[in-house]
Amino acid sequence: MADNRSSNLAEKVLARLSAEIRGGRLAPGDRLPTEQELTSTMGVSRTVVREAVAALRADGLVVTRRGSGAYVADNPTASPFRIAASPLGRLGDVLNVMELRLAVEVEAAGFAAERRTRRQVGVVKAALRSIDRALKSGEGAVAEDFAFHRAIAEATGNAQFPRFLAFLGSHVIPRQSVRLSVDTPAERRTYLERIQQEHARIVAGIANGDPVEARRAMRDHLTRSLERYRRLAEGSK
Amino acid sequence: MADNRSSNLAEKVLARLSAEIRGGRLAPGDRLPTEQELTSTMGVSRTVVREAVAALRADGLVVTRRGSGAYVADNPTASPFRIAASPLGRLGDVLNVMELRLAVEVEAAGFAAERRTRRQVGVVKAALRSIDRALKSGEGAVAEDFAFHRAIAEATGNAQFPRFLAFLGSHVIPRQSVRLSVDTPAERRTYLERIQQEHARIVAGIANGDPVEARRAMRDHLTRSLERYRRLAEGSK
DNA sequence: TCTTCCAAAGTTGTCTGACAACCTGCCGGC
DNA sequence: GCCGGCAGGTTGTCAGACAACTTTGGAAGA
Repeated sequence: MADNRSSNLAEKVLARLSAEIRGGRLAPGDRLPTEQELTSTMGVSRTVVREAVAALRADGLVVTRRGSGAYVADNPTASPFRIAASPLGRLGDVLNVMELRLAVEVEAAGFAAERRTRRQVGVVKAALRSIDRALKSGEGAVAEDFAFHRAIAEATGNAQFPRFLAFLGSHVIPRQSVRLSVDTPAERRTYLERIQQEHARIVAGIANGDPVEARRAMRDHLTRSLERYRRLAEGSK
Repeated sequence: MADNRSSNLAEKVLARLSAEIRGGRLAPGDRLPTEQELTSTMGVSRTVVREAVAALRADGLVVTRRGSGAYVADNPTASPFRIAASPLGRLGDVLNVMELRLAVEVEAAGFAAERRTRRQVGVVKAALRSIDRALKSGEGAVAEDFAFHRAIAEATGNAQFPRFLAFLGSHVIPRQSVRLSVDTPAERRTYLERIQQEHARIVAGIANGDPVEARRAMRDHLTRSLERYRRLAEGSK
């Protein structure tokens, strides 16, 4: 079940306070609600509130003064986006990150179809051929696959897409190799050929300037990938 | 050294553990001492230990597993995702971030339509009514609007969505107030009513369990928002 | 009236004890 | 040998208490 997001109460409080600070409702120098107010309004114990505040302090978003209160730091600057990913984390965490990746890539395919230049389409197609070459020589083509997706993200003309994709990749990609190793060679070949068909459909949508089709193809592709991973998660449990 | 007048016991424990991890004495995957061991060896209460571990978790250095223990993360030096924080950044940068937000929110609406619980739908609807109330009393409803979008992200059941949205919000939200101030009251009223219609369509899609419609409604909503912002960018150039 | 001081209330920091939720490994029955 | 359940260990959460410190208001004195 992917619904187990209630694993940590402190994280909820943390997310809420963090959002209020980053959203600007709590300005630098403002005082946070007291621990007692937070316990009553959020319905949690003081222990939970204190852990959330400790995390905020570790992130540099707030400073606390004993006897006075907790205050928003002067510079709640671009405190970064992190993903608590680890080999010991739950498989559900990986699935959650993969869903985020799906969201970004689907829309990236759409933007790419709307704005692609001739040169960018060439890069995407070259990446597709590069995967083909790797497969024919019996390689895993993990790096080539990643390059293909990055080429699409770059074809959006929005640098944030490839940047974010690269960030997510560092948390998701290492797992993919696991799956390949458990299949038989025959299964693996069928699987990889199907992947290439899905890739080709994405490329066609982008090259034809059809954002709806490009998005649909990318969504299908990544949804299947998610499903495969989800089944693996169930199987290895 | 570091043991100078740090008025905070938790910070001492944090510094010690952090040094052991970064120094390599605790390798990735290793299990930390249990909370009870730490309380006795460091001579502090469990409260202090837990706050220190919460800070380590916020830093991404450790992950905890209930019933098992706390473990050093696989990649303690994983570089987080940052968005080039140019305080007076160009409007184009904001547009790029808004497109990333669009991607995440469109898919979030889809997942929310697929997985929403009755309670979550209630929260989303309540957020919509909250915007209504704010508008009728002549407020800007910026905070309520953000809460509405966050409620949808939470209805996905995937905690990464609200987390990422909160992160992006810090880079986009502050600008929105600019636009409202340049419209005449009449224009503003028309605009806000239209926004609410778009919101209602999104809610309907989610409540009906129709992910395609939910995504389309959210995409229309955010695309229009992007277009408005883009026109503003051109006009003020 | 103005200043100074102090007491009380409020707030964070820390300790203690308890129970719930969950994981792990052992042990006995089969 | 295999399997299931049970007991112990571990983190997550709650509740109450006291210590350390800040803030604020008013009383006392000039």
